[in-house]
Amino acid sequence: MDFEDWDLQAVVKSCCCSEPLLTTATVMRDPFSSFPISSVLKEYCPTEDEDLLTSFPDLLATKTALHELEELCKPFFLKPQPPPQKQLQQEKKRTPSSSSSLPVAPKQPSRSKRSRKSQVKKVVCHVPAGDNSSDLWAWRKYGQKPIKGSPYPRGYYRCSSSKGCLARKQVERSQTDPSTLIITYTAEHNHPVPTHRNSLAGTTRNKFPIPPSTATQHASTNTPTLSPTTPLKATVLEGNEEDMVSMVDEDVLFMDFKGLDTTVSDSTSGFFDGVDGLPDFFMTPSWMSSNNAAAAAGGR
DNA sequence: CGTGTTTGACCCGCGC
DNA sequence: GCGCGGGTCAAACACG
Repeated sequence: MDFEDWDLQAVVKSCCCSEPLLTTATVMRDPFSSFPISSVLKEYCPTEDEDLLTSFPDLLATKTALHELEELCKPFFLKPQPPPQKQLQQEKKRTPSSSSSLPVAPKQPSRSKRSRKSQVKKVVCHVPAGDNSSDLWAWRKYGQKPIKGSPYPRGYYRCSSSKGCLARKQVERSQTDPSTLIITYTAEHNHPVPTHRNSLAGTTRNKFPIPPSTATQHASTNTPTLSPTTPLKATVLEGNEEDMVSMVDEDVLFMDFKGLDTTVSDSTSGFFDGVDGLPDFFMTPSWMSSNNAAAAAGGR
């Protein structure tokens, strides 16, 4: 079924490729039974695949590794219909009654994920900071927090394609390797990949102008630099965390695409730059920024 | 006007 | 029980 492949592609794409313009054929292909990751990489990175693939012969040579990755992803991305269970659970959590013991607050509590904080399945990707990657979804940043022990803040994004979508991702710079970004995907999208963006407004707010050389590249998508979105392809996406939980042994699916960064030298634009608002605080330790320093000091 | 980012405040899980 | 720290909310503001 076609809806089984969207997420892996999204993840793979967001983790290793730039400005991908998927073809319907690619989309409709079964990622686990009929497509080799190498081919996907080629399609996703039409202009870089050569270098990318040649730079990482292991990716091609080590077919078993790819299969392992696929196997790891398989259970995670198999997405049956999302049972209303979780939604009900969340709705329930959002109701005042659920927090009767809590003092009355102006805000309606909606900490739906916390109750299962430790149980939430995640996919962790290591990607090069300069990667011009982009993924299929429109992400909206809803928060940023300085992380204790890390000089770099963590950005929080949620899918903006659909109001009810629970998909989220966290982006932070690796402490050990500042040139690498650690992206953690949480939950899943409960809607098809958007074929277009509702609006371009607010999508170009980038403190770092796009160099002409890359501007054209961005022009190929509707997402200049910020939200990692791409236009896209029509895929059916359905799934839920519960099923993932039941099918995945590990709590975290770890994907490391650091090596792929050798194919990308231009780090002045792209998904991780704009999207994560990164150029600024992700490239510069929070303690070097008065703003972040204050935030770190002021705390949460 | 719609959508995005920024950012301070708030909530809650977890360790002590 | 308490405090810390991570995650989220939402108002304010920016941009096309």
